[in-house]
Amino acid sequence: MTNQSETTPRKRRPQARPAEILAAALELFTERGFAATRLDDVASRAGLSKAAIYLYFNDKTSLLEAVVQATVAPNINLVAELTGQHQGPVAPLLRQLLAVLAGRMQETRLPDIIKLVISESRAHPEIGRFYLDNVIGKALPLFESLIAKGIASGEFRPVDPRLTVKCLVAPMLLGAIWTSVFVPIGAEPIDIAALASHDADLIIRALQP
Amino acid sequence: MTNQSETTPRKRRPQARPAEILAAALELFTERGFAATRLDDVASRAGLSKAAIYLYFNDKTSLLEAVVQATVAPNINLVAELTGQHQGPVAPLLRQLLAVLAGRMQETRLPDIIKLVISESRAHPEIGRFYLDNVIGKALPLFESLIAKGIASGEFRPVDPRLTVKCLVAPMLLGAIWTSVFVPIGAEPIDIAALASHDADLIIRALQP
DNA sequence: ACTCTTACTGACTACCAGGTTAGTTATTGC
DNA sequence: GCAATAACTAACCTGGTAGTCAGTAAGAGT
Repeated sequence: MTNQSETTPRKRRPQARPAEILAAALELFTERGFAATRLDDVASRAGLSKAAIYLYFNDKTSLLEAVVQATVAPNINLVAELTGQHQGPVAPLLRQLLAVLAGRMQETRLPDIIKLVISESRAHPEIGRFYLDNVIGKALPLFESLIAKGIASGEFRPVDPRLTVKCLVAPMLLGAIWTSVFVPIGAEPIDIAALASHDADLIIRALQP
Repeated sequence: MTNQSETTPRKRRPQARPAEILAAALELFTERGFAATRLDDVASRAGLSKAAIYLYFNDKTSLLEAVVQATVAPNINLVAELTGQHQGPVAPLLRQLLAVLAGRMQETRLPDIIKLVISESRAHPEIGRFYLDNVIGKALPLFESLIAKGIASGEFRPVDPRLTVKCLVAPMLLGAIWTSVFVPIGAEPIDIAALASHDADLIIRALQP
């Protein structure tokens, strides 16, 4: 891209530009969808011209990739961190993980990003693959190992961890899609935190030996 | 393809035309997405010219609406029919309903249609609303009433039917999205029938008094 | 045979948005 | 002050596609 070497104290205007563009793109992509968003609109919302966007991003697709990465990245290690040094019974941790996830769903644009990934991954497989590798591919095995641990310790009865994890996280996906797709066209909002709590209750009870 | 005029006289075509166009559109929309599908491609796959499509459909959006309706319609009354004259314990019916749903997910294009609805409902709210009114708005209350019936009869412990139903059906949504979004970019397929069965096991066990 | 209607098409237009380029302004080093 | 350069823009080019329309060939009616 542009060659701003390490030793450049002379910056007229901030390197905040890329972040500003990303913020504008995030808003518009989630509001109108990727295809329906014009780069001119992103530019004007970010306070510069379309051509300037091309100083920071290669093309429209790169911009989408950057938006997804920037939004998803902070959440990637969330599960891993909370899981990290945990010991003792698994059930409370599962509850906590779902609660945190639900919080993110309600406080951030995560539902819209998930919708964006679903919508665009056919036309832009790199985005789908990024999400698959970095979110799904990390979160699901972690949940699986927790369930397996619970089974090993006798806390849970023996079940297929793979299928169980999908049943456990599916309501969060449903919440995301409900929020990003159906609420904007008139459906009543879901209390995702309540859903997460209820979900955890059900699954943990179902796993009792 | 080119020589159909011999085997199929011009006179007989018109009745079959709309269905042929819909079939072609269904394939292409689900393969490439709505925006990326050119009407010329739909036309050539259906064996006629783009202009002919406009004899049967008002515009591209109408075509999408018709595709969604035609695919979803056969499934709409599915739940209602099976539920209709049922009596006795609710649990087996829940199992059966999920099994049938899973079957549809694996045998039909339903996952792709769901993805299409999710993707396009921002740009075409009528489609989202159609799905909301005719599928979600009918299926969820029916499931809810079943859960409520189970609670009333003492078969289930008292829970919030609304939240419970969402936890019950969410894995089917997950299966649909997995199949339509992530399998095409390299993820391993899910056995949705097994997921449905496991899901039913978990929830029913969790609802035991 | 000779119209009339139906079913359809080729060629065209209008338009839109992604991407490029040549040029302008602001800032910094010297 | 003066070049060099970074930050930015207006205007253009381009490809592509939804939608239109005048025209044509195949049966139907008489």
